[in-house]
Amino acid sequence: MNIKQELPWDNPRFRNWVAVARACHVLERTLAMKLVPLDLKPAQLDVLMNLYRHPGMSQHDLARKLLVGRSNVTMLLPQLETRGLVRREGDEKDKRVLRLNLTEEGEALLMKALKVHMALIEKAMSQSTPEQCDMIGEQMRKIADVLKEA
Amino acid sequence: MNIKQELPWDNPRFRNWVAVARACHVLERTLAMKLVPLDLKPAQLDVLMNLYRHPGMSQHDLARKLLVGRSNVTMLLPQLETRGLVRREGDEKDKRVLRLNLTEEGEALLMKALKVHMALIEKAMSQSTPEQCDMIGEQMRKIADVLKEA
DNA sequence: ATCCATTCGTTCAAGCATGAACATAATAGT
DNA sequence: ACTATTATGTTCATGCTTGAACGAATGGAT
Repeated sequence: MNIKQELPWDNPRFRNWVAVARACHVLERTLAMKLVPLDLKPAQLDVLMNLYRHPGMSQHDLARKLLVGRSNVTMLLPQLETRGLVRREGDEKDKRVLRLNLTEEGEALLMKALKVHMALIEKAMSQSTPEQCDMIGEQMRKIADVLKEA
Repeated sequence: MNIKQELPWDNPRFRNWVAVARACHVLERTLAMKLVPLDLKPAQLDVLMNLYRHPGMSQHDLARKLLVGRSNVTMLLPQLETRGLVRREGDEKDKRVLRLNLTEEGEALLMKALKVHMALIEKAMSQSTPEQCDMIGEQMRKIADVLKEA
């Protein structure tokens, strides 16, 4: 009864995925450090980015984009609203939903944060050729798709 | 004053990294779901995996391997110790360090969890050729290295 | 009209992770 | 031998995320 057959550490797919997870983890933590001067957390930056790209989206849509629970968005937004970065106003047609928009301040802070974020990603990905980079992105999108149906 | 010049969403590196982060996020959450029957969280599985590969390691070494703070390990281990999965005994030479080892039960549970983990990674990575998979791992290791010095 | 199911947002308690402050033990410098 | 520095692990307060339970609003079925 060889319970240890096919140990994952000998499996290339396993080892390589571990590398992916570690890289993500490290980059996330590095980003958090670099965002401290702007008093922003990575999760908050994600919110601003999504609101910039999809103005007027609802909290529910935002939660799905961020892959988090709806309650998380509820806890996250008041901080940004109090700081004057986000505006939240009820929809006329459907009184359940709140429409989210960036304020001018929110947009300005986002641009500063994006510079930091971009610089970090540039530094990380500059080691890959454009072809490698695109291939990685393509595979990762496939992975996300395949797992969403699991 | 074109504050919006070079928006990240037009940058392939940015877009592709976002895909990496999303894939990681989705796989992590999927793994958490699949581990529920074993009453294990991904973080706990990481602990068991590391103790299996590096028997007798200290909490400090474990924290570094996991890329988390030492206090996190302190909070994590008692649960596993109480469940009889991990054994923690003081080092004779250096009375500060605690040597960590898997129990038989811990090893048995690890093997079950690894089957789940492997199946998930297989499903995710099976869409890439072995060459693509290795290339991804290689690039990700470079990224982790480069960011550690930041 | 009226019920029923669904959707959106909120509240709350619980579990995790973090960093700072601390206690103890080891080590190096003098 | 004595002090100062470093290393290991713990404690504690804080903040983030989650999931379940809830209230309000909508839409559809009859």
